[in-house]
Amino acid sequence: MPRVGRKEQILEKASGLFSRKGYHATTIRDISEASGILSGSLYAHIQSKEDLLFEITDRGAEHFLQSVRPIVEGEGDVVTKLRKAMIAHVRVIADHLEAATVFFHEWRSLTNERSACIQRKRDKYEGLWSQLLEEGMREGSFRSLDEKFTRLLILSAMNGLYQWYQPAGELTPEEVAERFATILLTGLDYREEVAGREHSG
Amino acid sequence: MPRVGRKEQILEKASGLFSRKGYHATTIRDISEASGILSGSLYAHIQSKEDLLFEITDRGAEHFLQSVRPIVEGEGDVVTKLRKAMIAHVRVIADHLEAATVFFHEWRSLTNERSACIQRKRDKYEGLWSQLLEEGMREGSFRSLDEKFTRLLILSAMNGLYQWYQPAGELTPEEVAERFATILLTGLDYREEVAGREHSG
DNA sequence: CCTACCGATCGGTAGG
DNA sequence: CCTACCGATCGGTAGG
Repeated sequence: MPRVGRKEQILEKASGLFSRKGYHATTIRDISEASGILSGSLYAHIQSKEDLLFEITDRGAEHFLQSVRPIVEGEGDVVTKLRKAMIAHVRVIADHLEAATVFFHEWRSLTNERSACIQRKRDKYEGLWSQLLEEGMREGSFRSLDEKFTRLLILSAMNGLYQWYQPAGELTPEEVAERFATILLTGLDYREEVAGREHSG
Repeated sequence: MPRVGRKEQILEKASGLFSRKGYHATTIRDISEASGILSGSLYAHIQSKEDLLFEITDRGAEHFLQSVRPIVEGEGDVVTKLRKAMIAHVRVIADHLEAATVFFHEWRSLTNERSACIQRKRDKYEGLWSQLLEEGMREGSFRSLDEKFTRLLILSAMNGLYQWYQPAGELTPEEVAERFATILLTGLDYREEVAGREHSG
């Protein structure tokens, strides 16, 4: 009889293993052992190994979408929205570090419809950032740059976080996002204070 | 009798397969089939599957080191050196896209001494960028920011390239690096022309 | 959730 | 570089 919460526990263990060893290097026996059951018993809870990967990846995609969409589609000046979106993005990574690692590193191992589903959500998510950047460039708050290029640079810079962020370290997600914003926005932001920005050196 | 250049061909094929499918999802039979020989015959050329991964990864590390080191340790003003280093880094990725993908995505699958060897070279490479950034911050050419944070942001932003760069596309490595520099340096560079930088919008 | 198991495939080897 | 093969392990299943 499946224990209540067992599925969540299995997903937790699988996230940890997939993030550390990679999806293909992790065996069903690794996951079942970490979950305290035998490998055959795992299939009382899941349908396949790829199901686990999909569920972890899909939750990651949903986290990003649901955190950033309300900010992009909400009211407020575009610079503040960009800062908030960056904080939200960094927070998703920092708060779900293992799942984020799997999301960024292992989603290519998904096949067929599952792969396509995640790809659609990734495209949707990138679209939110496009919208934000285009809005800012159109109204003159951001310098007019290649939107696609700028978006890829920002997302790449933030996504790198999963490779070095240490939750036990001294920086909170907000502090990390603030530093990102300081470096990146000062390059983006072309409003009046640019000429007079502080020099801390 | 091993054919001349066969080893290089095998490395080429393995790079392509590892970059598309991942190291663990690629089988010895995949590689041998792509190389036009049978799986047993592969071992006339290599000692193990992991040897292939190591050789691809190690060459990648050497490419980065040998391209960027002379720039960092050479003469010239630090802003120009940063631009040159960025161009060199982007060029390594763009010119060896499959190997770069393996280098960034699969090096964690290496074990023991091989893993440690690559880790040392990665540390050495990061050290070059630290040196460059610290030099620029010390002499006042760059804004005084958290060096480690700035370095990780820059490298993450550039390394994201392997996920979206299309050699058949319209941008040359130099153009890509220039755009990176435009966005990132304007955030870093705090010299006189900052206040009067051009606005292309 | 366990016992017992399966067909397939894996990386790699011996001998030529 | 091929033929023929091996022990180990893989994801997954049947029956309880």
